[in-house]
Amino acid sequence: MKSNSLKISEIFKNMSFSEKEIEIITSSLKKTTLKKGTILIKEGDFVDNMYYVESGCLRTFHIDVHGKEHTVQFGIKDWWITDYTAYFSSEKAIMNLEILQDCTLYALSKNNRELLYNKIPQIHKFIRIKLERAYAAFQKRILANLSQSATERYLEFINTYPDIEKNVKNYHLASYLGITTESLSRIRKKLN
Amino acid sequence: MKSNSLKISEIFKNMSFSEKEIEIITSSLKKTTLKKGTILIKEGDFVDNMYYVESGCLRTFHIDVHGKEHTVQFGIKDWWITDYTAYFSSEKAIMNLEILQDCTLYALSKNNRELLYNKIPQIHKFIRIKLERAYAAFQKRILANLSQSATERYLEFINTYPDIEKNVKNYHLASYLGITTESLSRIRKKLN
DNA sequence: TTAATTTATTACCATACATCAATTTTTTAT
DNA sequence: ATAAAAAATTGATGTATGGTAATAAATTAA
Repeated sequence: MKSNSLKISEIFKNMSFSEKEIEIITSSLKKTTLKKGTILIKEGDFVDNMYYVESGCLRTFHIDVHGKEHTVQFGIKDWWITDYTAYFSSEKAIMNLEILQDCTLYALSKNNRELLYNKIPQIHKFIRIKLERAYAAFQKRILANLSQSATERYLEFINTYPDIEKNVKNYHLASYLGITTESLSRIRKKLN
Repeated sequence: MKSNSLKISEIFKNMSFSEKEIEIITSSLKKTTLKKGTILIKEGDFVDNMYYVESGCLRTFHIDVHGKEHTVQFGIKDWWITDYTAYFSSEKAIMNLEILQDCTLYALSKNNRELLYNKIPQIHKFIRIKLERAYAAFQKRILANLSQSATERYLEFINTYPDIEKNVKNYHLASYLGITTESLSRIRKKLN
């Protein structure tokens, strides 16, 4: 229990909770470990959980009408990830969530999230701030996609997320940057 | 005062407030009317307000290193708009906010937002849900940019936001879709 | 209403990135 | 350790969209 409380303080950084609150939080979060290659959410699923990443690497991706994959988000230590659109709106997932490197995750279900909001109102603010940041990050990415060349986007990516590149396949990254693996290969070659 | 209360109920749809709460909200929102062409936020500004759009049309856009404009968001009736990144993080704006058609807006300052959160906690949830939706919309746009051709993006846009196209210049829309005005012109020609 | 200015269109050519196919390298499984 | 499978690289060629410039249309101002 002590060790679990420590994790909680890591997940909810900069917040202080009473003993009782920590217990509530602990029992709302379900720890799971998952093997590389696992598909945790599949298109069409109902999505009941968002996941805090303690360790490992994963991604959400969408398969378009031509069968091409598009990586929407990567997740590494300390990030929250899920198909947010499905999670928030209670619609079926349009995304897949794939484990890229063995993961330890903490799952927070919709019910438990509501429960936390009600029992520990300060969490409301915590999640809101997380969302605000995610929103800002998305906005930045839209701008990058609109204004930068593939090479510029690649450089910015490896600069911003140096820990991710090592853990993902070439084509995971390419499909995040909006180019083909071949193009990414050529970009890398040119940069050497 | 009565007419103002009506507005409030429009802004905070599906929420019910006491007389006193309505008074608090009314005094937190500042109504302004602005003429077409006005630049309400300029790159480098500190951003103290987010704006609810009662009427009119506006956009946020970024100017990249090559001097090219990129429209990040349009705003029409019933939307909230600002440079969210600057507003949330208290950093200088990287965006400009431009009035495209005469607008009536309600400004909510950061201080007043905090005040509302504290005095009327249910607003917390209201804003959170707004953010969740905005987040989902952004995600959808990233996917569209990754997986669709310019023509497909154009068609989806005019389908999703039929009211916006009429109010904006060709190059506003082009810079939103990530193409040049010339390309948009050609796309439209082909579609006829 | 006319002139001035802004915006949209069109043509021609350039380029970034895609596609296809073959080959090499790396990873995984036995 | 070796074979099999998956991933990455490379070359040749195609295509969507960009850039430039000239013209036409629409909007604004006088």
